[in-house]
Amino acid sequence: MRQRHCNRPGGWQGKLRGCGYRITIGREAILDVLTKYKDKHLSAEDIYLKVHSIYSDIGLTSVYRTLDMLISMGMVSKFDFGDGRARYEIAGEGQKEDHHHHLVCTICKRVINYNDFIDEELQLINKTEKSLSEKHKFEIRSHLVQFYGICDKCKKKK
Amino acid sequence: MRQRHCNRPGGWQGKLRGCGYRITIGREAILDVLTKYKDKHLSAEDIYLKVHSIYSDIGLTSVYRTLDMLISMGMVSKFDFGDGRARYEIAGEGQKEDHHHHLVCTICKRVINYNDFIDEELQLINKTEKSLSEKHKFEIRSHLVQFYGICDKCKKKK
DNA sequence: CGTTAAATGGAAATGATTTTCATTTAAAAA
DNA sequence: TTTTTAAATGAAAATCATTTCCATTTAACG
Ligand SMILES: [Mn+2]
Ligand SMILES: [Mn+2]
Ligand SMILES: [Zn+2]
Ligand SMILES: [Zn+2]
Repeated sequence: MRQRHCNRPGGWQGKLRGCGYRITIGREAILDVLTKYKDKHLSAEDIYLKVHSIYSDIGLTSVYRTLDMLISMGMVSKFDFGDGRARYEIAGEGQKEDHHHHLVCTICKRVINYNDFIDEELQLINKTEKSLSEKHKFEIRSHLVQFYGICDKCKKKK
Repeated sequence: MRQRHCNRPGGWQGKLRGCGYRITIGREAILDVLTKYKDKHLSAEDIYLKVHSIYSDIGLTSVYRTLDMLISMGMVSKFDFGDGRARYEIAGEGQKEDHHHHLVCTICKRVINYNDFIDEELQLINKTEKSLSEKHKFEIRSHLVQFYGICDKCKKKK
């Protein structure tokens, strides 16, 4: 049985409408996949393949277009982990539970989400944001924090 | 008169030799450019053009190869500011004076270096690094902190 | 100098992302 | 419901930063 999204205003449909975008099967399917794999880091092609298996009319071009749209609305975040393809992740609403940063293996490109010290980090980030905003007259919208190194498995291989 | 690099062991020449690499005119010229423009964020082609104007035998391929080599040695850092091309910056030795993070305009892609709160940031980063290293058996080598937003000029244009 | 593996440049290949354009479709109007 | 219309779409082609290939050159060492 197919899981349906709620239709409350404020759901994803309301958000799209509010920005003047139309509701389409492709867009719903892409959001479904992003939600289902919310702690993974899917590439555009990953998303295309997963959507394609349940809705074979989707095109890769539309995946890219939809992702750009969702990013511009702040509903999706785009990352570069150094393997030559962008990665996408749905941006959780409640910035408490979902917000996390990344640990990236520079060899195998594996990515770990982490939450440790997130309160302290966010506190410092807020302080920095405020100060930098004023000093450089810069309107800060988001931040990126990533650690790079060598993961357990890759270390053992050497 | 041409500015010469020092030959003290510990200089860039010693570092390359220590890693089994040869000293070449191209490599010297690339390091010269990276040093001269140390607070800019040059693309591979930017570097190629600047080197080419003083040493026209250089090829773009060698610029890419040399940058990869320098990155693997930790002498250069590579960044993605979202404009479709990688940016390179020489990595200062003394992590006090030179270490900085970035403020990136998502519209015009302008990048500002900042140092504010760097001590506090580094302190928290060290703490996080230590904890994450243990928890995930991950050997952390470096970190990335960037703020994204809209710069002064782009804000005025709207 | 002569030897040799590393380094190089140019051309071609690669591959993720973007553009183009003819067709389809969501949604508002009638 | 039917009509209307601009937004959305897919397929193919284009783009373009980066990588690969390979024949030639060169740094380093004796
Ligand atoms: Mn994540
Ligand atoms: Mn910088
Ligand atoms: Zn790894
Ligand atoms: Zn700007």
